[in-house]
Amino acid sequence: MGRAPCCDKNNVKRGPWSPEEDAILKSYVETYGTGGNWISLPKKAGLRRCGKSCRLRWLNYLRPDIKHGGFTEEEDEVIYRLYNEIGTRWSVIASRLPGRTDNDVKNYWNTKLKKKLFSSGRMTTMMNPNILSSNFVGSYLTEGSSVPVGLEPQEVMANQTHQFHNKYETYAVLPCYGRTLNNVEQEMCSIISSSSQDHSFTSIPNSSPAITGVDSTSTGSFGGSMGEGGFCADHGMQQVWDFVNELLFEEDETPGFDQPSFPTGNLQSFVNWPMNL
DNA sequence: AAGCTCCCCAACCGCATGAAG
DNA sequence: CCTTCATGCGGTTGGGGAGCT
Repeated sequence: MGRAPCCDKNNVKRGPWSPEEDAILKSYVETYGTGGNWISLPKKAGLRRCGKSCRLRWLNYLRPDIKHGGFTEEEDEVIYRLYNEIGTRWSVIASRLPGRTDNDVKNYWNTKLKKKLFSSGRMTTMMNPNILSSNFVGSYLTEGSSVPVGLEPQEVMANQTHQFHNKYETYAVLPCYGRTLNNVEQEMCSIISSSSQDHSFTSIPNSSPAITGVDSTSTGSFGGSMGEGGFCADHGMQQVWDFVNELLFEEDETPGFDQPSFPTGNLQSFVNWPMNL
């Protein structure tokens, strides 16, 4: 059951906008502004349209600063990078591309850029859409773990006790603010394998035998690096946090994004940390 | 030329959020 | 607090143009 419709669908025109309607809306908004109320705007402007439809038409097409036409290579790069970092938050991605709307970026990604990246080999798998809206990148389980294997992100998030143990160490689901597993893994691997950088994390094991990634296309090295014999076992949670923080959050300029700080206290607070987002 | 398929993108839909009363 | 409602957002749809047979 959705909420009630915002207008009487029987009495409003739907479908493509005519040039006359465009002219009326454009003229009205340029003269009077929106008045902060799209719902009442069509009536005032003399349009038989839903306020939502007017808003969309203005924002996506009529606004004077809209950039029409093809995307540049530079814009492609920005979209690709941000998609890997934050997933399908099209409005955030569009905010980094002057003159582009979220609808534009979304359509462009779905119809062209995705294919282009596949054919060029830059993307080889599609990410699990579940991960793109979640606030962490994945979980790591060892044999004998107390957590069931194969939890979906929302299930793990709903389970406040996603902490588990093996004979060496206590592990936690790692929160990463919607970054994708692929993204984190790639960044970690590239930094770790770079001899020019000393991140003090050198003992990356082979793939662990019982890793569950929420993104099934990407499990081994990330889970392994975070698990037994990897970061957690060798360095403790504070150092893991420092590393992740450096990788993921240091230069994040997303509007409204607050640089998180390591939760003080014990491991449990770390485990619980992302849940208040 | 006609019919069909594919692709693009404008527009719609329903849900989440937050402000206002 | 609770309810209502406008706005913003991401997912989805479908009309129509382009290209192919």
